[in-house]
Amino acid sequence: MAIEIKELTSRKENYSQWYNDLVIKADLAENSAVRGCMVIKPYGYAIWERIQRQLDDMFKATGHVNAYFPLFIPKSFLSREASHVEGFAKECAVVTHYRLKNSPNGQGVVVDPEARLEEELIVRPTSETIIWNTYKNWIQSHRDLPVLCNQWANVVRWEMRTRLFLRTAEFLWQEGHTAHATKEEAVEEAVKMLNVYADFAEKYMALPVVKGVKTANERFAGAVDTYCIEALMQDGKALQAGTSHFLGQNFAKAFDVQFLNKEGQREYVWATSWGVSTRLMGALIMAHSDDNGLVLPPRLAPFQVVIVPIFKNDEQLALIREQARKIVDALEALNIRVKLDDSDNKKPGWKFAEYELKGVPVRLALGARDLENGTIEVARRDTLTKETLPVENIAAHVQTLLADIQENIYQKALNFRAENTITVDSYDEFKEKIEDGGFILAHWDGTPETEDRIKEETKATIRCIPLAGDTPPGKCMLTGKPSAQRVIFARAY
RNA sequence: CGAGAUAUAGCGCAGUUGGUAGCGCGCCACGUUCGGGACGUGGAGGCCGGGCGUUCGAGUCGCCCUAUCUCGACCA
Repeated sequence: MAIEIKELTSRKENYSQWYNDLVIKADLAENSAVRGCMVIKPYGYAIWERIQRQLDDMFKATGHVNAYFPLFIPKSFLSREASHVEGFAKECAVVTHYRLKNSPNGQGVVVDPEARLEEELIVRPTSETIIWNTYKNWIQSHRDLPVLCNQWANVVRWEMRTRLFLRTAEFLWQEGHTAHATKEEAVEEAVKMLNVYADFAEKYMALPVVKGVKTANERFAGAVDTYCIEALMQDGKALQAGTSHFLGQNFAKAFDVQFLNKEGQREYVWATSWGVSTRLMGALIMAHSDDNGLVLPPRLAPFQVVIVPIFKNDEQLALIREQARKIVDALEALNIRVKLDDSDNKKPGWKFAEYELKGVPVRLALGARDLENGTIEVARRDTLTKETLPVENIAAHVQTLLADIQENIYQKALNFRAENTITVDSYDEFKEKIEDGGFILAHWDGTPETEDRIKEETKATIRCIPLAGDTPPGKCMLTGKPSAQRVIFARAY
């Protein structure tokens, strides 16, 4: 009996279906009864918790603190910043009433028309407005600055089309909101947090990303500059994995947040905001998985090692369990997260397939044969290879193996991106190559009109203007006008 | 919100000219198994998405809802 994921295959035209099935079968999440929302299952949430914990440490190491702001935002707040309302108004969930009553026809309940709110409340699509309304009370002097807050929260955006983890109506995220005395400091903060995200993506998620700036078209509603990290998925589509915005004084002006500087003059505060969401889970799944299921980088795997005993009867199991527990202790002494699955209601072969589907990096199999020979079978998820090794010092071996797997997964993704990144100079070539997916480096004249036309004709968008690398000027592939540097085009999620 | 498709057991599906519902997986019990998703025997599980209509009779035909999926527009 083959694993069902395998039967679907990862052919590009089936990629969406394959991804969805993978998420569901690996026990990460499922569609909920509520439109566009998902249920994150315990195993999926355990991965999210690891992402959360690591990011939270990184935020704190850069001087940030956590806070919490309301779920509901008065409608009027959203209209204060003009481009912000433009960007979000169309996709907001709105609370209009505060009470239900028994239905007049005796069937269930209806909204009580008399309980209409004087001012509607918006379920936050992002918290800039409610936070800046609060910051107004917190900030009077340059001595109150900077304010460096982060919030872990859920937000709601009433998207037309949804997909597990990548675009759900409700999602979990963190949003950092900072206030600064100077423009330079705020820009520095936005770039600093972009680097935190990039570090996290590469070191923990084993996901290579390109750091860049968004074009005006793709910019966050209300931002002066939007920095982003862009990753390439295995089907050749790009995924925006995180954003960091330099907001200028837009929100300070909209909410009248001023401070008295050292010279005794009143000035508007400079702002940033930055966020990553459960979409990172989608990136993790799409970047590394194969037809056997998930491939989790060891640093984010809820358990890094699973031990599967192989036994014929209770006596054998007792002996194997004794040995297995010693190995568990040795691994835990090295801070390795390990699960011993000694349940007797599933066969070994079933467990092998199950933990592969769940992406557990290392599997140790221990049977009567091993007890006799003093050996253990070690299998790695990333290469699907296995070898039989002496059981002594197995913990130390696993430790280096985990580091090796982490590195290997990253290199594999990096190689994939390198193979799927090309440089193109003519628009004809661009139109041809964009069909193959991947990143395309091309010159662009810097105008929204050109960007729109390319998007319309090819469905490709400018993912970002890369911050690093050789950036010689050239000529726009479409209009031939001057271009300061190549930008990254791709079709995106 | 546009275009297409789907809705039958927990999941995946079949169901012929309309005649009162089936298969695989899973689940429960017992036995044999256990180094790559074991097998046998027995069993439980259904308002065939909802409503209206045609008909002696509707899972099947017609109309109207609703939900979901795929592709667009929108987006972390």
